[in-house]
Amino acid sequence: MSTPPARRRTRTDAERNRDRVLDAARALFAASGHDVQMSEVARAAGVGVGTLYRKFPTREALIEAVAEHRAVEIVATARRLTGAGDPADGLARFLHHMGEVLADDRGMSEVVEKAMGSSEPREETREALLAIAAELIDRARASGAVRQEVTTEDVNMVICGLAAVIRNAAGDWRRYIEVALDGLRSR
Amino acid sequence: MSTPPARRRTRTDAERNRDRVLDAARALFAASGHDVQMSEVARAAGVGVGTLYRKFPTREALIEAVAEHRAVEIVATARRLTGAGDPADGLARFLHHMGEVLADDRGMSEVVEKAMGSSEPREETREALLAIAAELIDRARASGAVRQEVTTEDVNMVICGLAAVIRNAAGDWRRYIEVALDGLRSR
DNA sequence: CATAATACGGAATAAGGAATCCGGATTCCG
DNA sequence: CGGAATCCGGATTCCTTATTCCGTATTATG
Repeated sequence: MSTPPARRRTRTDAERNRDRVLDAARALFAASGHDVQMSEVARAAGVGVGTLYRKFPTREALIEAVAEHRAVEIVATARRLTGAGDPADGLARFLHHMGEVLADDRGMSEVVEKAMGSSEPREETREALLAIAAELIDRARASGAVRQEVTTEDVNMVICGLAAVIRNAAGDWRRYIEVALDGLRSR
Repeated sequence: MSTPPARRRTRTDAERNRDRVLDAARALFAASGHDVQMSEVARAAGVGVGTLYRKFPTREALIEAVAEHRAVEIVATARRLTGAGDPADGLARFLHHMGEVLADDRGMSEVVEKAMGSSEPREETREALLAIAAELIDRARASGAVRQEVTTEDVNMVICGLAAVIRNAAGDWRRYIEVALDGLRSR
């Protein structure tokens, strides 16, 4: 009989480093998008690349982890919007919130543009985001604030466009949202 | 006194090769966007990379040349739209035409998304595209088909979004256009 | 503390691709 | 035709970056 492995607790410095990496990545991705070098992230985190890779075995994994974080925040806000307040402008508020987030996070705008687009297999959180958005849309439609024939897909396209507009600094994204909402609204 | 250089005519094969490269690039960029390797373009053109690079000294140059071509076509169509027909739906037709083009040319959708966005120094043709679009918008506004306060920038954002929607296969882009137009239209 | 178990840093490696170079064709001109 | 004058092909050079490796340094336990 072999004695059970009896794992040690994960080292505190390891944990600390993981947080540092995540923080650094968040900041860099937000500021410059995802085309940042791993070594740059490591440097910003005050850590060696080796360490970075032990925490996140792949560039993709890091991006994913960071995006996940933001997605959770967005979902939380969205839920708040579905819970309280006039269902008629829940959708409007959601779009504006989305805009605020994306405007401050280039990396996220890249992710959202793709996420709202492709119908690829999405992972949990992103799925949740889509779901909550769908609920907001349903409510808006039910309340008559939005036309009957508006679909979830319609709004997803609007969001995809919003992400692009913001990412390219195409103009005042709040106006974009207004136009889109007017297009969705009942006449 | 030295005799003047007396240039020869450019070789016919050289000219032919240039066309081949351009054609191949057009096809590849349209099908897969701009992340195609130079060697791939060369192969498709039935030419060595060396030749490709003599015609277009840089990847950027090639992309630019190809985009230029399409942009000219679009401008031509746009002019036709400003010339004849109900000024009220010239804008609508323009957007739909844009959609058709972008849907068949991924590379172009990438270019357009950026072009309608950043206010970077644009080169001639792209400038012309913006100008003609602006004219279409002015007419639509003048005819009352579009709200008074709609700006060129508003429409540019819509186009930027359109490009993103198409590039990401986010859904039925025709619906996106309808929503946007409804948002711009007078109530 | 002693020691095993973990984690660290960052040089080295691996790959992918753009751009260059040059010996060998082709084409033009008289 | 007979040389230039031009152009070709594609192996090769250069760079940029992600990812791996391993000798050291740190930390958790008893």
